Amino acid sequence: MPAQTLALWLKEITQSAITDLFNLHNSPITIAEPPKGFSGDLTINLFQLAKPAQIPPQELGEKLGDYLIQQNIGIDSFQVIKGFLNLTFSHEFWRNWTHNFNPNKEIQALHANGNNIRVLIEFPSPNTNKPLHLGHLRNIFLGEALSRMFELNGYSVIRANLVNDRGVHICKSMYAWMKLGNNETPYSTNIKGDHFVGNYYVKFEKLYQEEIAALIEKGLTKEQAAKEAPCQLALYQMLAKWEQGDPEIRKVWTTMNQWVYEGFETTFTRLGIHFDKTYYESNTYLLGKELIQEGLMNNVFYQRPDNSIWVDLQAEKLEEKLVLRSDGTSVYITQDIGTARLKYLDFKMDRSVYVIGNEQEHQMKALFAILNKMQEPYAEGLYHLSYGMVELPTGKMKSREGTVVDADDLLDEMELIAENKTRELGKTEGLSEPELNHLKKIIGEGALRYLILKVDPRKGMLFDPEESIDFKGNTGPFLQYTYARIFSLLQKATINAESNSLHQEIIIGDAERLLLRQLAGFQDALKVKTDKEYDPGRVANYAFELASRFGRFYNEVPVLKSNNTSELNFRIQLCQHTAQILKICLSVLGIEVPERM
RNA sequence: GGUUCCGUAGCUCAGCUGGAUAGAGCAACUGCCUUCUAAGCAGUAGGUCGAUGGUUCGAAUCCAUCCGGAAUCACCA
Repeated sequence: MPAQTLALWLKEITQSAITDLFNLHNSPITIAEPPKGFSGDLTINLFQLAKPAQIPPQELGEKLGDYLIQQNIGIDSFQVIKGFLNLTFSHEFWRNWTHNFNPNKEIQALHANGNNIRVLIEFPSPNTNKPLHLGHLRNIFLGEALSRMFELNGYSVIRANLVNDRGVHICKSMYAWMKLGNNETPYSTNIKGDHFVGNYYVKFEKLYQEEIAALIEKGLTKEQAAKEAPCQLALYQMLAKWEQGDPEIRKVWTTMNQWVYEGFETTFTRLGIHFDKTYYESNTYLLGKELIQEGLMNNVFYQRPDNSIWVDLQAEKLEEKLVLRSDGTSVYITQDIGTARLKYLDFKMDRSVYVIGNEQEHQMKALFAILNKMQEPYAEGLYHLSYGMVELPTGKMKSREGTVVDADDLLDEMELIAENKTRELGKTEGLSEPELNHLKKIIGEGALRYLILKVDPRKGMLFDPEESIDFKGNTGPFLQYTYARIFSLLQKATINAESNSLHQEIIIGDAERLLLRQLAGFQDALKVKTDKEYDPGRVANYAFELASRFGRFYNEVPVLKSNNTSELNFRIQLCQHTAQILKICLSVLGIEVPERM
């Protein structure tokens, strides 16, 4: 059998059969696995063929079935039911298939897809005023999984982080620290840098609210108070000083951002992610301004009497949009334009993916439209991977109200739960301290990654911190556990591959067939379909189905008990394939696999 | 108000380029560890796929309208 997926192979054969039988070309052929309760390994939909062939489905199915059997390609028997042709492969076919199946070759085939196309993936692009939270974790997990999917498909991936390191929000932390900090540092207080700075951000908000309350007390309206609060006024002075390059302010800015980066780095390292490049908006906004001038000369933008610069996106069904303020300072999109160009100068990427929450969908559309208008060479490859917000049972996470789930805390908690669970189940015996630490890390993190990645990125998702995360059922740990069981089994197996005898007959049962069909779908599940949504959830679903089917097989078929060498080898190979594929799928999701748990 | 996205079991979610009897997991109930790791397996129960029309051999899936929810529409970041 050629090195392609089973379904594709059958599709080609079916096409030539139809051409032979009915002289029809380019027929719509749908190959699928029959639903539960129906016979056959693969099924061909006859309705869509019946019309062009002008033959009733039943008759067409009989003819096609007969033809396929005569081809001697391993189809044993067929059945025509309700407009479907169900084909069953012979025991020998599956045995040979298993013998020849090689996950490494499948990966090679996948790898040929990308042809070294360069794709730059931007994530998670945090602000430097507060630590990472659950929302960032969704972003990071998605970005990393996507990167790995692309890599598996032979793309050349550039991971880029874009740090929002300037602006009012940063000044808030700075102001609070300068006023209330007493020269404390993360080192003197032993607080992780990003948390340390985040605390001052919260302190600013508190101070601000107090000042507003005081002013309202004095008779100001809420709006007036919000504008005239002393800390608010000071904030804008500080921002102006920053823009002017005031040495003192710049020094505080550099110092505090550095603390944050150290904190971020700790979390990134813990999550095993690295970036090929980190961009800072404080560096890119200047290029953005230049590009606005460039676009103004090329009539991409236009200037209003007050000197502000705009772009008309009405032809793109968007609105007129400001790209540079009347005072000449940049807005958010100015920086984005600069960053986009900079990425291209640095990496000449063919595709550029932005992993950003759906709250910025409109912004992204506008940005892409502008870059198109500017005729940027990479404009066609722009893609916004928009993901839904993570909500708590109490509603949206709000940093000001302290209702965020902190990333570091959550990871700690997951590890703790994993450790307790492991002890409870008595699986710690013989594990050294470092081994246990590693195990709890990969299980805890695996549970969280899987929980988040299995849902469609577009959808908002609910996270209930009270309800401790499941470790059974459709979860990361279940997949890890499946791998560990296979690993353990394979260690006990004495491989008789040397004396591999293909001459002995073997019988392949239902549990094995189900597993085989799922294995055969590997390439399709891992293939990046560029015209579709990028969704690591597909990989998660595939892997879960594989593990489920293995579960049944494992329970029903005593692998090592077989005294028929051919059968034993066949079963061991099934186990090997399953383990290897599980490992690959999980690694795409960023989940490590344990050898025992 | 305009635009976009979402409404599937009590809960969390798959399925959506139209195809057979709409699937998992959790929670509930029943079995299975003298047998390769029970973080497992098998089974029971649970549904007007938000509503109504339309397209057709066939609709959870496509189209229209409505209902419900979310996001967004700043010289904020």
